Amino acid sequence: MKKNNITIKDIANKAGVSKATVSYVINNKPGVSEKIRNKILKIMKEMNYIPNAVARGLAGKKTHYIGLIIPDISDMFYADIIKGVENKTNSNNYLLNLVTTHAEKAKEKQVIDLFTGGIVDGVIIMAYHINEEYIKILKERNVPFVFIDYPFTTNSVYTVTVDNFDGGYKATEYLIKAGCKKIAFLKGSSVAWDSENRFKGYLKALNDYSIKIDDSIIKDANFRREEGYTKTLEILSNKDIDGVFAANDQMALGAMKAIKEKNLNIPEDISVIGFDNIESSKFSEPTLSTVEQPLCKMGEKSVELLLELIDEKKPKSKKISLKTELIKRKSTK
Amino acid sequence: MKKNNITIKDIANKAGVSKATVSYVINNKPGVSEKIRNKILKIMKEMNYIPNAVARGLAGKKTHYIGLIIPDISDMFYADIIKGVENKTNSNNYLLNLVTTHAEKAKEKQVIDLFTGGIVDGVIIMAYHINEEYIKILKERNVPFVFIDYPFTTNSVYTVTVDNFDGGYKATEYLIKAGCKKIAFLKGSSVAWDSENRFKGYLKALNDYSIKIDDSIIKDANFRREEGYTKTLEILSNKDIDGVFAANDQMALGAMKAIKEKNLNIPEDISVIGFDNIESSKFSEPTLSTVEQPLCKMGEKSVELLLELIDEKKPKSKKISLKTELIKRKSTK
DNA sequence: CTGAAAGCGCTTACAG
DNA sequence: CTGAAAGCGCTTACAG
Repeated sequence: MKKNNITIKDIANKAGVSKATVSYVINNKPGVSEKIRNKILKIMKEMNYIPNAVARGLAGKKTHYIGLIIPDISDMFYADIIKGVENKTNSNNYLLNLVTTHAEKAKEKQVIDLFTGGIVDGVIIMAYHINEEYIKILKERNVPFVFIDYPFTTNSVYTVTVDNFDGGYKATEYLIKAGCKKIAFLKGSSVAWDSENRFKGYLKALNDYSIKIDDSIIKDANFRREEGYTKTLEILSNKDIDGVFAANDQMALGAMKAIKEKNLNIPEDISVIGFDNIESSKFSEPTLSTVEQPLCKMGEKSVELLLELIDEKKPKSKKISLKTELIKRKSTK
Repeated sequence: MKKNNITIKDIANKAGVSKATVSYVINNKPGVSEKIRNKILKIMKEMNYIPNAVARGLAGKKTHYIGLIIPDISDMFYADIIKGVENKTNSNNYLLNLVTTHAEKAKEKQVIDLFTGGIVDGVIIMAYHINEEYIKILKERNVPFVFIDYPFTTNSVYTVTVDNFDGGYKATEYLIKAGCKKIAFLKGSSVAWDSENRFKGYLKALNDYSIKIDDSIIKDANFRREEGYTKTLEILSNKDIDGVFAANDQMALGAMKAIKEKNLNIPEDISVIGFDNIESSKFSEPTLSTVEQPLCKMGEKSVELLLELIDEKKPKSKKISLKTELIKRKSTK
């Protein structure tokens, strides 16, 4: 592609000044008389001049780009995070570089390498296959980065997460206060840290309210609606329960299906609460009570954190943990 | 931000060759012996060297970035388009620059200026305030661009659109074939070109099947659910109808509410069909028949078109029009 | 208040 | 097969 666009040199020539002076005007720097400044501004406008952002990036060491690495975009979960990132990025005059990995290991590394190669001023990473060893390499690259919702147990990395423990606690406590005494728990999977933290919140709440933990009503349903359904059927055929807390909405929806099939009423006989606040939770019959994650805010906070890093301010803390919000609908008393 | 990253010079020094030779290796160009190539490759790996993409962009005239300008991201409508764009961008080894405008005029121009300033190799634009005059300026900037879903009547611009006329025709024909003879039409708004084209499809279908057009059952409901509801109530109190075609799903949902309130059955008494296939259309009672737009594909096609432009191949046509798909559910016979 | 010059990290003819 | 050099379009000390 041949480009023979107008450059700073053309503007300088036309204005009868040096490139430096034009540059000062572009960047709003002092040291240029009003008269010349206005003249240059006028010429830039007349010639429809747009400074070459790539050249500015090279010369100025700043590209004003922020990279975002995220698994997917069509999932509303990620879409909300992206939205938050995009909001804050834009309002701070940065531009967003978005790339999806579909949680593939090779892709994750590839784009992280790319983004730490000088093309962005900082990177926000939501990835699943980045280990401590790789983190070390990243740090040598001198491009600041922030992780979203990643459970680094070490304190090696800046990260923004959701307080899943607290969310699990709140949901369980809400059920208890509504009168539930035998609350089943549907796990995502034992390796899913978010589900596990919600589970820990559940255990703590039961403990605090002196409710005995019954392992036979705690099942792993792998975050899937189908398994939420079958596992709930299993529980119902053996046990009396009056509440179900599912670690995500999909499983909760499956649980509701099972409960209705057994001709039990929601919430009169059994209360159900989920996690995530997905779109379908608003349309289910009955509508599903759930715990909403602050996704958009998570995106925003990660940009704020990253910007501090880029500006070389020392953030107060390496970890920002955001609270969830309880959404009360018709599936709970 | 100080960066003292490893550069091509460091690699060249370490390998005892010139920068050019390293560059040839990076870019997989011929003219380097296997032995030296391997040596350089090894050193690059050892030093965790990542070529600076900004410098490559400046020197090589190609940034391998594609800019996408879109109103919003949290709306699934746009999210699906973005997804399509992202897919194709990635599979062609380009990177996505995403920026949202919220359909604000100033913002649209601002980001278009930015993207045509050398930072991307091409731009995909979904905007609402760009006129022919501005298009002229864009063209001078030598950065190829493609519009999505924009109704340029002139042939001045490359664009990918949905065949709304055909979609409107298909929906109407489907109702007619299901036995409907008096089909109300709910418009988006008279200035919305997509709604207008669907409306033209509706008119054509009625004509083709010799059904008389009745202006009193054609209403403007501004794409909104609430107005879909009130306008349908209006129609029902004056007229007997046996079908409703709404130019989007929101209005169709409103229409269904009105019909049910009048104690009429869907689809036995009145069939309802919408447009868009939004998430809620799957959960309504009854589920809503609708016309799905090929959003993801639209994103993909726009990238394909843009890539041809970037590679200076002449695309066959300036305009790509994509067909919709009829989704049959329970709101129609 | 203004300009000449070096430099950012690459790529690409060109010469050998 | 390899290297020295110019150049991409800016920014930023530095000198005046």
